Order: sequence, then structure tokens, then C-alpha cells
Amino acid sequence: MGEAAESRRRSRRKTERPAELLAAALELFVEHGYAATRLEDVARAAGVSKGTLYLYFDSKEALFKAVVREGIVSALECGERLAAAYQGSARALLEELLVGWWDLIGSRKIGGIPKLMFSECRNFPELCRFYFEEVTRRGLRLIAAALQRGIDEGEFRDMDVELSAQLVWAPEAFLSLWQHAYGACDPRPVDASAYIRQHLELLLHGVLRDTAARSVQGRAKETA
Amino acid sequence: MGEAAESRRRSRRKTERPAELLAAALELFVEHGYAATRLEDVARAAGVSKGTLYLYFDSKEALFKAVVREGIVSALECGERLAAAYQGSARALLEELLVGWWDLIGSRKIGGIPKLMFSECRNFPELCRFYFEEVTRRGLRLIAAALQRGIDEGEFRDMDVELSAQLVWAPEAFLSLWQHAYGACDPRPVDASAYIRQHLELLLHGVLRDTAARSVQGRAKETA
DNA sequence: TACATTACTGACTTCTTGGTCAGTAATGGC
DNA sequence: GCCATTACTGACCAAGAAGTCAGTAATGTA
Repeated sequence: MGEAAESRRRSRRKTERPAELLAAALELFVEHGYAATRLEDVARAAGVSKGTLYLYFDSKEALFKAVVREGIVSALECGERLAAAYQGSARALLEELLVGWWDLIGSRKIGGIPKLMFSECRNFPELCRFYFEEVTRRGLRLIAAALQRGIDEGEFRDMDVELSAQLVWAPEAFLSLWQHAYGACDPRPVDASAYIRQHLELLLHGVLRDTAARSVQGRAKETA
Repeated sequence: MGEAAESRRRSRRKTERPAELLAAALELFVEHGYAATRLEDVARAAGVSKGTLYLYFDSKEALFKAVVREGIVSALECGERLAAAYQGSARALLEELLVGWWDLIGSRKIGGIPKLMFSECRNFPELCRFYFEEVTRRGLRLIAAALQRGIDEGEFRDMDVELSAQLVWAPEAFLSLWQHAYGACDPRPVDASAYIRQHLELLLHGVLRDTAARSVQGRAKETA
């Protein structure tokens, strides 16, 4: 990131700066939190001086908001297109969404944004509302729709899809938070791939062994 | 909290101060994060001056560490006693643990500590290691043991209990984070009780409807 | 090569806040 | 009531970081 700046003392690259600054800021904000991140460090990480940072962003707060808004929405739209066009079973769609979320968001740099929002949203209420409505809710709607589709087609049991969507997404979001937070100090890091496979396994089948008892109980509850 | 201090200008209460300061600090740290919390504000919330705070805690960092260590461990030990003495089915124990965690930790003030740790552990590696080993890992071990018990007694299907313990706990931890973060700006807050009931429902039975196909698949995988 | 433009720099100012300490007043012993 | 002790106060200090701006040098044009 900073090597190019090392080779030539001063370079003028008006178009690339914003993206480079945002990338550096994302990394440092995720690592240290908003308040503990120094703009001096952000600028240096992007290979420029603090003054330059202020040419592209009005204030620390503006930079922070830009970081959060950047990138996330496009990934979400990709998921929405995927779901709308999907032809396979609801079960396969659910798998696709969860694996896709991890590959496109959870495991990447932008996967740090949920951690950032959880940490800082009390300090930035307007940003929080934006993120909540335009990112979180929209993502959950995707999962809820997949669940509803499964119910309508007789693949899934009946359930409260809003609530279940949160429950379905929670373990992945949690893993992302976990890795961005404990990543440095967890001596035996979680195997994300195994974790997600196991999640799908539990999600689809549950933990109970006795299938007969299960179905009886399910019926009894439905008629009651 | 501050009313008593209002009524009498100066009061000398050496024994109560630490707990009052810790309570005030927990609240503010959880709300604003470590760096953005001013010790002046902590002191005022506890009804004392900043100087008094420094009579009881050496530094901001010491206060922070005390907040994290305080309370959490005792709640955990309570859970460990519960699990060790439990007589009922593994399924009931699992329910007991999840509901108990929410009632004793997730829904209370100390439920903000996970959020605090996620936010700040990159800045406090030693504290992070302590918390990780002495709280998180210990809690997960409780759930893993309950799962193992269910497997041994034929109640649950076979599974990787370490991984599954995280998956089982994740939705509750996530809800706690969610409420402490979005609590202020979520227009339609999640009903925790319904969320947990639904979690148990999904956890036990999964989402798939066709029980016959499910059991066949399970058998096939075991023999393979 | 000379000039005009402007992206960029970094020392400087200002404000915030962690941490200190000389002084104050509440309390207990006599 | 008087004194000794000490919990408590709040003005103060020093450090550090956000934000500024006069100056510098890279680039395009002729």
C-alpha cells in the first residue's frame, strides 16, 4: 500500500487517493475502533500526509461514514440478484446465500464493517439508522424470502421467517465479528469452512436424533 | 445513582465507591466504547469527582480491566454448578443453559461486556486472552458438555461438539450484541423471549420438513 | 525552458482529556 | 468540643490528536 509512495517522494494521483484512503481507514478503524484511530496513521498507511487526507474528506467523521457506506451495498445487490434469479430448491438457495455471504463479505476486509457498526453505532445514530435499514434489514429480507419460499413449496416447516432469518444469519455474523476481534489472540482459530458446513447441517436437521418422536411432536403442536 | 450525592454535598463511603464506579463505568464503556468514554463522566455518573476515581483505580486501563473481570466470572460459575448437578435430559439442560445465560447475563447490564470485548480486545491483548480463556472458552465448554451428554445418551445425533457449541451460543450472543448496539435506533426491537424460543425450536428440529428423507440421509452418512 | 496550475506537505494551533496534588471537609476518638 | 485522620475535591498540568494553511514541487502547456 505504501510502497509506491516510498519509491517516489511525491506523486499526484487525484483519482486513486480516495479509494486508497478508504482502504487504509477501514483497516485501522476495524482494528482499533473509531476514537483510537489516528488520522495521521490513516494518512501514512495510504502513503500521504494528513493534509492530503483533508483534501478528500472534510473530517474524521466524514471519513468514517464514507468507509461504512463504501463497498457494502454493491455486495448486497449482488446477493439480491442471485436470489431473484435462483432456480434450485429453497434449501440450496439458503446454502448459496450463507456461503456467498461469507465468501463475499464475512471473510474479506469489508467483513470488518459489522464489527465497526456494532462498536460505534451509539456514537453515530444517523449512520446507524442508514446501515440498519439499507444493509442489515435488506440482507435479512433476502434470507427471510428464501425461508418463505421453502415453506410455500413444502420444503421447510412453517415458522416465523423474520425471526428465523436473524437466527440463520447470526452464526455467520458472529463468526465474522469473532475473527475480526479475537483473530489476533485466539490460539486455535475457528475453521470457517467447517463452521459453515456444520451450521448448515444443524440448521437443516437440528440436533435431535429420534426422528419419529420429532415428527409426532411437530404434528401435535400443529394441531394444538 | 447520582441522587444520593446530590442530597449531601460530600459523603465518605469508602466501601461502596468501587462498585458504584464500576457500574457507572460499565454503562458508559458499553455505550461509547473505551476511548470515547471520559473519566470525568464516569466519575460524575458515580456521584464523585475525577480525583476520587483515581483513589480507587490506578488508571483508565485498570478501571476498564476491573469492569470486564467484575461480575462475569460469578455468573459463569453459577452456570457450571447448574450443569454439574443437572438431572434431566440433555435437551432440557441445553434449554436451561440458553435461557439461563440470557436471564443472568445477556439481558442484564453485564451483557454489554461481550460487546465491549469485541470492540476493544485488539487494543488490550492481555485482557483479551484472559477473557477468552476464562469466560468465553469456559462457557462454550459448558454447552459442548451438554451436547456430548446428549450424544452419549442417544438423545442427539453425532456431531463436532466444539464447533456446534459455538453455533448454539452464537445467536444469543449476537442478540445481546444487537440490543446493546442497535437498541437505541432499532424502530421495532427484537422480542428476546420469542427469539430464544424460536432458536431452540430450530436448534432441536432444523428447518426441513420431510422427516423420512432426513433420517435416511442421516443413516447413509453414518455408514459411509 | 519558462510559466501557471494545483496536488500535496508538515509544522503549527487549539482543544480535549488522562492524570496529579495541594487543599478541604467529613468522620471517629478523646 | 477539639483534634487527628483521611476520603474527597477541582483547578491545574502535560500529552496527544483533530484540524489548518502558507509554502513546495509535480505536472501540463507553450
